[in-house]
Amino acid sequence: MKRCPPLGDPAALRALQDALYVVGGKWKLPIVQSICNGNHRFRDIERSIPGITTRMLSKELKELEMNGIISRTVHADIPVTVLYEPTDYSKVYGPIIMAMIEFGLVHQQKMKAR
Amino acid sequence: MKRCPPLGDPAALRALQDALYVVGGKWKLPIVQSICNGNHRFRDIERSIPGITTRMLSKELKELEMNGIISRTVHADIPVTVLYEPTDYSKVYGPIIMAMIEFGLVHQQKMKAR
DNA sequence: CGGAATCCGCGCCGATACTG
DNA sequence: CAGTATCGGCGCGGATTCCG
Repeated sequence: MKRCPPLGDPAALRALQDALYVVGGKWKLPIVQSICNGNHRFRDIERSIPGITTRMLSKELKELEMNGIISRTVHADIPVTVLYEPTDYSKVYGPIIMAMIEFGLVHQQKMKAR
Repeated sequence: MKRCPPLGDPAALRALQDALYVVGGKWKLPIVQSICNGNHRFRDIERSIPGITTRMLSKELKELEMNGIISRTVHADIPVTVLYEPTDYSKVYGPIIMAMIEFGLVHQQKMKAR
């Protein structure tokens, strides 16, 4: 039998599923990317992600905030402005992002070669 | 502004989404785990994953095979036996799995601490 | 500007039955 | 044993409208 990923531990599997939940879905990554790229306002983020609706953006931002990935601060100007920013915590995100990009690129090559 | 994940490149984002697709969903990881843990027959895998249906298992196995993560070999015995095994390629999977487990564990702690 | 509310279609996925 | 076929619910998410 070939070498295989270290998924023996049930706790590891749960951690994995959790990570998948936090990072998964259609819009989470594009949103994080957008914010990290300098878009901090709702409208800016919205316009930077083709196809997303306000409903989805609102919902996903809420989840990302609850998971501590981004922060939301309201400035009581008129009209109100709201700033979304990556938290320090979002850094622990880095390795997984890198690993997934790595995997994705390798996988694209692998698939193209057939 | 805080440090943030390196998601600037659109190609990187696409790779990321691809990876998410290959690894994502409710059953993919449990299935890979089961196979890596020594279950190689359809029934064995099925019984090792509480709640999964034959329909889902069949569908997911097909996708995993198409993506080169596992191999399927038919032995023309009576009755027919089919062996599912992790491929060498599934190794490139390793880092992402580790990174996600790491993230998941950290995240669990982070969430618990509130 | 920054959302919330509502409506609704489509596809994921579960349950069940059947086949080689 | 190793699946396929069919039906159906229900929830994800898109489109649109409205609000402070």
